[in-house]
Amino acid sequence: MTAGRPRSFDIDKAVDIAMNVFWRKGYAATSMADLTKAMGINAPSLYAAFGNKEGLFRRAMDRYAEGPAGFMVVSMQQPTALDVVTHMLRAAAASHTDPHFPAGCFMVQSESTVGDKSEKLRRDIIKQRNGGEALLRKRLEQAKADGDLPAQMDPTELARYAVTVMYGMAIQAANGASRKDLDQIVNFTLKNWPTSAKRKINS
Amino acid sequence: MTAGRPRSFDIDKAVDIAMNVFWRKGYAATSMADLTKAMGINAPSLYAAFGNKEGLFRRAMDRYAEGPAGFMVVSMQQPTALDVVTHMLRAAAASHTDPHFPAGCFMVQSESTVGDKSEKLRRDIIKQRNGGEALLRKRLEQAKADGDLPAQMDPTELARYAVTVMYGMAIQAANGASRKDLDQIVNFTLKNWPTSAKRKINS
DNA sequence: CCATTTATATAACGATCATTACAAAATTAC
DNA sequence: GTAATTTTGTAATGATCGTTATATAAATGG
Repeated sequence: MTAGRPRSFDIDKAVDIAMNVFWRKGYAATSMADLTKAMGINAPSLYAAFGNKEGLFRRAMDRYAEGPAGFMVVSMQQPTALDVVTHMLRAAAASHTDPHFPAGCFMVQSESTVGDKSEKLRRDIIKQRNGGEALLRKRLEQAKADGDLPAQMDPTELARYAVTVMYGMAIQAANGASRKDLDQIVNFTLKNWPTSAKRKINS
Repeated sequence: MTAGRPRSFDIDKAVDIAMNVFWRKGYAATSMADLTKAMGINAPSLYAAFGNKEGLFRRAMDRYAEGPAGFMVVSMQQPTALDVVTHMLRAAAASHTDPHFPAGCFMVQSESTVGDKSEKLRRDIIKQRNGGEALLRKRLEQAKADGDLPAQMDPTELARYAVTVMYGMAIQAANGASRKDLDQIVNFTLKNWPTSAKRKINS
């Protein structure tokens, strides 16, 4: 193995904690002292492991994509277009109100908290969000190629609409909406989903 | 009139400028130096006029409600339930992409930028947002009493859904969506609006 | 057992933070 | 014209910001 004194903390758990703190307070309002205190380590250990504040935040972003936002990738694997959207919105409702995390969506909340000190970070957060919409759009294009979507339906339009509702649900969660409230929004959205290939919408 | 040296700056213009700075940078990332520089005044003048940073932000909130978000009150005065929602979403699309202001919605953006230094301010921002939904809900309840909404439609559900789409549009605008993009979302939403009293949906 | 390597804890760095003393300037009241 | 009042510009307050220099502790390699 490599020589040197072994690291005294679990780096993955540290990132988990940092994600929670950033999520709750926002990027600019989170101080390095907040982070080191919550993570139970000293500043030099943090800088050695993550470079700087922005580096740690980027690790938290990755962690969010794999954890609370992991449903995006899973949803795309559903068999039909409607199943994909249904799974995505239901999973978002659950994730946005998961009691293990702050209410809402880390990506939706974070962008506005960066300020203008790191414009590149802000752009990368937006890039990540738009990546989610692109994922759904491509899946719906696939559905159309499979004959799973009526010819007049535009995958771009559908994806943009569905993601917009998902964004809005994140704000609703931040406003204090419950899982039940969000499920109601999902049901309402699906009830009026404009596809002839409509299935049952009960959970 | 009252004695004393006259104020050398326009207080309404100062609030306008502060709103723009807060909107663009977020609450925590905006420094008093940022504000005084943009407003063209010195710190003591700012504190004499607005109390402190939070006081100035609250003035900016009020300014936003009367200005860029003034369409909310106007929309409620439309004759039918569908007209109300149509007007609201179209006006939101215009406001969220108004080139005179940062992209998106000041209220949607701001809440997450406050941090935890002023929990009361955060709650008041959320209160303001929920106030918009309450406004629409009451208008739709009125519509139902007027026989303008089918009996099976729930005003609470309808209002929550419409406001959720509006929130989502604010995030889309922050992501870089154009007025045209948002109008497409509005058209899509109205096209599937679940009321038998549907009218023409072209702009 | 000693050299090397990496992580640790303590303490400090200059910069910036929100806020305010202080005194000069500019107005009204009488 | 002088007293009272309010705003102004300058400069400073202590606190906190993100980051790092330094020295010690704990591991491996030979």
